[in-house]
Amino acid sequence: MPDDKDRPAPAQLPGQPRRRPQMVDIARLAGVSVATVSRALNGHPEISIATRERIAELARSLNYTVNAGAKNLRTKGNRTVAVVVPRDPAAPQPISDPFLLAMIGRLADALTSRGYDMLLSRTPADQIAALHASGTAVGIVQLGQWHDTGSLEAAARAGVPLVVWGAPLPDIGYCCVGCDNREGGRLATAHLLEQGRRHIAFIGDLSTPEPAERWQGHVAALQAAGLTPVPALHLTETTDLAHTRDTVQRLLDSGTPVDGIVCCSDILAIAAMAAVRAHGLRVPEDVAVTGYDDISWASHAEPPLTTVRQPIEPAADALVAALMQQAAGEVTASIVLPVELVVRRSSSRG
Amino acid sequence: MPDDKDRPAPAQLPGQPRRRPQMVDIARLAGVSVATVSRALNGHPEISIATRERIAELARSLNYTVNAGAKNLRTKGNRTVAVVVPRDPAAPQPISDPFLLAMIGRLADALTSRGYDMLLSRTPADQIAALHASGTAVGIVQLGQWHDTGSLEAAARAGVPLVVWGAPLPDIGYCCVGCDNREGGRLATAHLLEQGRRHIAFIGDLSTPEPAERWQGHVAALQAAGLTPVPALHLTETTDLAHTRDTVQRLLDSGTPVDGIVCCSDILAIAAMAAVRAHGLRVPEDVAVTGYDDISWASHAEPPLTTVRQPIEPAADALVAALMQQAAGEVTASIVLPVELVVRRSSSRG
DNA sequence: TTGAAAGCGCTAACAA
DNA sequence: TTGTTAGCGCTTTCAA
Repeated sequence: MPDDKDRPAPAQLPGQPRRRPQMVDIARLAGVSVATVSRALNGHPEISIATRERIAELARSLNYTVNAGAKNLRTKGNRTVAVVVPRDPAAPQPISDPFLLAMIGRLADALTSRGYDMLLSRTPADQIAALHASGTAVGIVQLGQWHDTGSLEAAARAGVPLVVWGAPLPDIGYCCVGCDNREGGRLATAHLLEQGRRHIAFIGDLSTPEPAERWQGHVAALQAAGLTPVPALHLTETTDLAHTRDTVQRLLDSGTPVDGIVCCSDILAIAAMAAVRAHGLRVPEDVAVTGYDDISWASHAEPPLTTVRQPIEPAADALVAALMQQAAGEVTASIVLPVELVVRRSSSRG
Repeated sequence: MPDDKDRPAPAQLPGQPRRRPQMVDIARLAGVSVATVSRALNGHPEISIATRERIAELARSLNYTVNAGAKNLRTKGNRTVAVVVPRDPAAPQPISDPFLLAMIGRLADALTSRGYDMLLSRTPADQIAALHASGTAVGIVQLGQWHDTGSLEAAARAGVPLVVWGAPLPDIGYCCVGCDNREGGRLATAHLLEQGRRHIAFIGDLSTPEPAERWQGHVAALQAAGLTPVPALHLTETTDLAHTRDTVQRLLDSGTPVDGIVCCSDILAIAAMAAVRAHGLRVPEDVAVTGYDDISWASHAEPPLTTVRQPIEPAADALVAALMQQAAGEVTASIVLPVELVVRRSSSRG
């Protein structure tokens, strides 16, 4: 006797929650077979209205819900998508980027409205394939490419439905949905140049792809104005808000002329503005600042922040749509969404 | 296209993903039974090192991962927790509250580190029991009580492991983890009174429990100072940032004296400060403002925001710990975490 | 219209 | 140390 089904069940031992009802219980009570219950609950047309309603009522009164795991096993179905924000086990950091968090919220809605469950996972990139191989998720949305494009390529090649939020790099072997970073960097810098700024700093870590592309746009805009980037004006130390603030402080202290700062996120911009003020300078009169993302409070900052808006809701929809296509067996091309410069007071003397 | 049909299928027809390997495949290749594979993969001690490694290697090379659904079905195991932010189907709103989003990020970490998957769900409160009944999740963390305490009580009574982020209401039939809202409201108001403010507005919607408790603390502090709340100074219209801004504007326009504003969230405070400035008044000189939550940018706001900190990481840990206890059959009492007033420039002339 | 029975991919009791 | 076998809760032929 392999399984212990004959063991007398304790009535209601505390700590032994009552067994959840299952189909066989409904069947017994309704005086029909489990097959009939299954058909009734799944709305098969051959079941008579009477029995169908009797069964539905029974299920309701017992708080019965079909076991999703067993159903999936049998039908090979799956209605779960994993949204992955990789966590580096060597340097674990909580998810704190407001843009990413807002994206997570939007993805939850986009997936819910399509009838999917969303698994929020912190699996490192080299293990995402297992989420699919184990049947946990039909597909994966990864937020950010970070430094591990190799694992992403491998997963995609192995047939894992996968869409990545990030810049579509040339010759990349997986589907990306991202914004036009080069244009974003160009727009911000060109705008500051139009405002008469000539000593423009850039804050962003070029070791990740998106800031690197924005930097290219930044340089292009400078060159179009006959300028070249000044190494001292490129700040890559952006681990956290306090750190960024220090870095900007040091730049201002160094005496290097600065009259504008292009930041790769709105939170970096907030830290930069705080540093500028701490230095006794005014935003935008002395130093103009631009952010990136247009997160919700950017327009309520003081001064309201000029920023490059990444359209978060269309992005979330595009990510989910592409993933659904892949799950249906189609091959999807990467998508580049347009960005938009939102001019507010942090950058314009007017 | 006459020949199309008979052409031999390409190795990797798009739309026909190759069948995922399963245990029987490994067994066949290794020349052993599936039981042996199962034991090897699960680290049973009785399997010889040699076969165990051979099997592990085989599994790796085939990208095989044990099917989680089948395993759960057999073992009655489940390593998924649902985190629910209810969505009102009548008035669907995306998750945009930064505090809630930050909490979601922290919960993801807390659950991951305990070896659980996190399902982020927007199920309405009256359906959360199904997440458990269907075996989708071992338990539920709901963020916010909103207006549906009845459904929560029903779920808890039905034996669903459930922990709610929110104020433990008296005689409530489920486990809450929340902060001391009454004390939070009291601290903020008492602080403004100490600063010499006498006309203190309060922004918060009393139809939800947490702001209601903060209001009690607010009133208590006023009374301790010999004051009584002025109805005109209580603003409940807090649907979004722009709306809040308008409401505060109208209050200032009305001529009602105001020299302090206690807000039930940091984003409300940001909107309030913007309104004050738009009215030509200064923060904190003319109007002192306090927020609630201490989200990450509160200290970088201009002026930096005085706020009541809710300890988000301990809260996430407490939510998860309580849920684990319940899943283990224990009964858990509600937990009230202490709050802390963080004084910054938005409230103090100094 | 309904029931009997097989089997989804896996684990574990029992036997060898 | 390994294989045989039953069965987790469900859906779906096939037969009645």
